[in-house]
Amino acid sequence: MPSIEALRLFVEAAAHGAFSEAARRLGKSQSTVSAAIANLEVDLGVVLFDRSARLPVLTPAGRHLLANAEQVLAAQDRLLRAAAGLAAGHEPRLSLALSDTYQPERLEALQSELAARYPELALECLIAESDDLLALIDSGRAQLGFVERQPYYPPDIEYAATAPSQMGLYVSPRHPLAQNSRIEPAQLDAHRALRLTTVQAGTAPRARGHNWSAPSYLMLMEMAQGGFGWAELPCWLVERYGGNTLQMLPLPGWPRLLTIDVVWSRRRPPGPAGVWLLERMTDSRP
Amino acid sequence: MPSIEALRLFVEAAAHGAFSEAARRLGKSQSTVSAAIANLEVDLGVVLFDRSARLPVLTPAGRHLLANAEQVLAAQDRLLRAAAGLAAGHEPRLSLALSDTYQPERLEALQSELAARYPELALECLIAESDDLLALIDSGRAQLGFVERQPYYPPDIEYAATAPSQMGLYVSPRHPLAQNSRIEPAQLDAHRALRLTTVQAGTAPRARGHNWSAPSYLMLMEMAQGGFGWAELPCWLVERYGGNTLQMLPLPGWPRLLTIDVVWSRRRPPGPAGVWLLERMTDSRP
DNA sequence: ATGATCTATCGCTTTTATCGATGGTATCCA
DNA sequence: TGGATACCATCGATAAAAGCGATAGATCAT
Repeated sequence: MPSIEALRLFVEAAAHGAFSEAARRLGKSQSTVSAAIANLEVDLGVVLFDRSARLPVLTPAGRHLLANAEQVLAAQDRLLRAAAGLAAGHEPRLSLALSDTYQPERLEALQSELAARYPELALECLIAESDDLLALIDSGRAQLGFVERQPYYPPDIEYAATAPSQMGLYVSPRHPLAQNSRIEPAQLDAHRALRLTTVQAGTAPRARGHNWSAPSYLMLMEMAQGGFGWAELPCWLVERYGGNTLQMLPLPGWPRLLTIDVVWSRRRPPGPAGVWLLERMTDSRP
Repeated sequence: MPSIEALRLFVEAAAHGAFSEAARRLGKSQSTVSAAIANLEVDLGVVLFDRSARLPVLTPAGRHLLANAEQVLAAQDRLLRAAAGLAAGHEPRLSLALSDTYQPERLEALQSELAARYPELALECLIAESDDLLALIDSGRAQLGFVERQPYYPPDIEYAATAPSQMGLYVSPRHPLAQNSRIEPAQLDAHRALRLTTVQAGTAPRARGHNWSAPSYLMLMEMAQGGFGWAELPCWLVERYGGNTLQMLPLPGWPRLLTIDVVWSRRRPPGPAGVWLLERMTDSRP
């Protein structure tokens, strides 16, 4: 059962080619290194160094086991760093709940800096809309959420505005509405609407006529591409993934800017990494 | 600096949800486990278990660090297994030198069993022909080689026959020889031959006329596909990678069977894994 | 030859790992 | 409501080992 310290001495000695040098670098006495490596060789049943020369030189077997020892040390370093982060109050994982309305560009720009600042953080992205998303936040399943501004927030949910997202009304070019060069709002009611729904019970979709609905904007967009009706969609989503198969309706007042809120739970506030991300998302908006 | 044993106790306790159970399984006393985990928590600065209930239950931080601890133990297990293998005389790596004449099917069939039998073995495949390959074996760079039978082997090279490989004479369909329904050997001399060459000096290519040559059958095949001459190629290579761009010449006595030898050095004999593979390659031939 | 710089080894001290015993507490069953 | 049975934390005591300094032998450069 080789000890971690013995492995560290082994790696250091192999790296510098001398036991004394390893002892100096690790703040131990030379005899300690000599004895520790001798013990390690007994434990492993393998001669690691050829000591016939003035300086010890790794045997082929030692060279092979050196790679294994370095892996052990690397794993232990990760453990220690993760523990140090947790001890400093860092959350072990940060779960984000994203609405399709949120364009991911700004988040992606921050991810590399987030990874550098919290190297042991596990980042998770969930997709949900409105009520589903708030439920994720409220239950603690996710710590931060990005949604279009809701008409009502539960008392435990805190929110702050972030960069807005542009929304447009889209139909397939084959759709009857696609021909008109100008459309009045009343005309929309004559055609099928494609709306967001949520799996969350309680909030009945305010249906007028028989709308079609889907739980994500991506599915709504595919329905619109199928020509089944008109849908309000994030412009960035259509531009990025819609190809040229959708057409924006020229209604007065459209496309409109939709306020995107970042939301979190007051009872289960996000940890340092979440707060850091939160500040970055709300502070400077382009 | 957490010790390996403490990590093992931690993982075992977390896996079974009880310190006593971990103590029983690892043959330690209950107090040892209790103290070791308490020390570990101090070392890491993180509370791993919530002890308010009857049985200790992992904290979120503990659950996160558990994954790290398991990685450390896994790395240490690999180290110990590798050391045990080396102590048993296993070679740390096995390098094979393969000729293009050798069809890799039989070798591939044995690789999974080899990996199961020697899990810590690093396997390496080199490509070389005739003299180059023998040089790899003789220098110790590779331990086993598979070549067409050579007219002469150096004294330190041992060899044994293995499954033969079928060789054919091929040309591009655009080549003049491709039209004939029967060819006499003398006709070949009238056209350019594509032959193997080696980077090894000393053995001058027995050139008659100005042959073209390349150091691998794969390059020879591509030359033949270009219509630059005729080449003797392994049938399996043409069938597998040649597409339909090559045509076999109908010479009497062709295609012929080429004896494939497995060769190794007498001065640097292969280790147990190499010997095991050697026996499997020579014993039962289909 | 000489000084410098290695490594191996030998006592000695200090640390720590481990054990058994003890006490407190929760769970289950009669 | 007890009693039995688990479980965990804590406390000395002891044995193991980790570490250090000193020393001796070996090698290299000057």
